[in-house]
Amino acid sequence: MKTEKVDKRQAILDAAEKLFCETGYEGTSTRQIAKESGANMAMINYYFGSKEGVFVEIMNERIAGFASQLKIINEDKISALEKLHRVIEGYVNRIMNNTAFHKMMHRELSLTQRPEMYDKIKDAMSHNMQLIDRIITDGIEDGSFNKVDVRMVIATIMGTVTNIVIAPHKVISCSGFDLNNPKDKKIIKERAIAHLQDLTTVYLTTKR
Amino acid sequence: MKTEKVDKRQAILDAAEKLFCETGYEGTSTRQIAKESGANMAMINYYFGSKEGVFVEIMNERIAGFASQLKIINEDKISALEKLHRVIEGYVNRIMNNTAFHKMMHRELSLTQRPEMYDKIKDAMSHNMQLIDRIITDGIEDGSFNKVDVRMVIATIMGTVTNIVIAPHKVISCSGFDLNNPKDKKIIKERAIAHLQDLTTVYLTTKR
DNA sequence: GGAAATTAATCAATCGTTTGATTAATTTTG
DNA sequence: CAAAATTAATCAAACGATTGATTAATTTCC
Repeated sequence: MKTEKVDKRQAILDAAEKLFCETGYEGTSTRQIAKESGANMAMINYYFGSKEGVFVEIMNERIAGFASQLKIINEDKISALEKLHRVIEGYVNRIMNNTAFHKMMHRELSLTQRPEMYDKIKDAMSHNMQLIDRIITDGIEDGSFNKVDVRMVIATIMGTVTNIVIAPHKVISCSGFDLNNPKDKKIIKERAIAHLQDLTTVYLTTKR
Repeated sequence: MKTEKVDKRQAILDAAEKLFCETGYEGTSTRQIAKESGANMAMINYYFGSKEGVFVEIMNERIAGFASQLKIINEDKISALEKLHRVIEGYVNRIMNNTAFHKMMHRELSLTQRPEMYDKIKDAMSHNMQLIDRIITDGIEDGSFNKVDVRMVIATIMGTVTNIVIAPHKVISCSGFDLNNPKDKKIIKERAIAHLQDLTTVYLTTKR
């Protein structure tokens, strides 16, 4: 019985994240969150002050988790191309293992409202961006990469992944495919990685 | 005074589109729409039946406009690469001249809810998708293009543009850029077109 | 005069939040 | 150690405000 102690605080966060992902911030009511988490409505304000407080807390946790993940790659003593390939692999895996959250992030990013959240997401993303920028720029400077529009290449890499996550029907012609199905997701992930690695290799290293 | 006849119906559509783009569907109230359009609240239900009816009508109008725009390209007697380049130019221009709407579309697309809207948007997109698919596939079959993952290439083209629109700060190295500024937008548009055309040329036609 | 357009007023439902009270757990005190 | 005091967690109920929608009356226009 003592071991069965349920952490209501965490239950609220979990339920809220799930609901925010499914129905959006505005589309989710505090009553839904309470019901889904099994907590009383008042607990939401008791722990987080407000509905927005819950949202902010979710974002903070996720972003903190993201930040610590890719840092190591850039320190390895490998070629720029190899670094880029590893980043692509890590990026695709991370995004596609958290598709619902990634969708929510982009949804909030596309809203003019809630500037606090906008800035938070922006900062988190620009971190990944700078990492990729550094790798490509280094590759150009040491002569192993062609001179390209670096920022546009980054938009291509990130945009491709986001596009697959948000509009999977574009990639998957065959019906019955489901990104929630682990088996199907694995296939898509590998296709995405293979495509982006092939694309960047050809585009960045082909002599012309 | 007679000449000053204001079309309330259209005023409602305009106001609603503006507000939906800015604050999302759930985040926009019918009272806001009424106030912004200068119409009485009841007029919304009088003309469109419901709030969702307004949304559906906006989507239908836009989608109809989109559908008639790119059809001609595929009929020209030009090379596959040239066709693709024209499609890219048209696609970038169209999206970036309607950034707010495009954001809203993606926002709604990323919601599990409102399946009616999801299908509508999906259908509208799949038209563009099939057009590009046809061009690339033809190019592969006549030997002018390499064998590639066609759907992934499409995801790359569309995803790149969406990424630029939704997260402009990511693409622009020099801060202070603003997609609402026509001068800046023109520059970004040209960069995007140049990048995507260059990228596809190299990736699809480089012998290897 | 009659159909279409427009209005103010109102509806029940739901929103996020707050309240006062109660229980459970912890700390303080004698 | 145990009684008292304090804090933390939880609850049902209700708050005022806002939601999308509807009514019925009025105005506009042909």
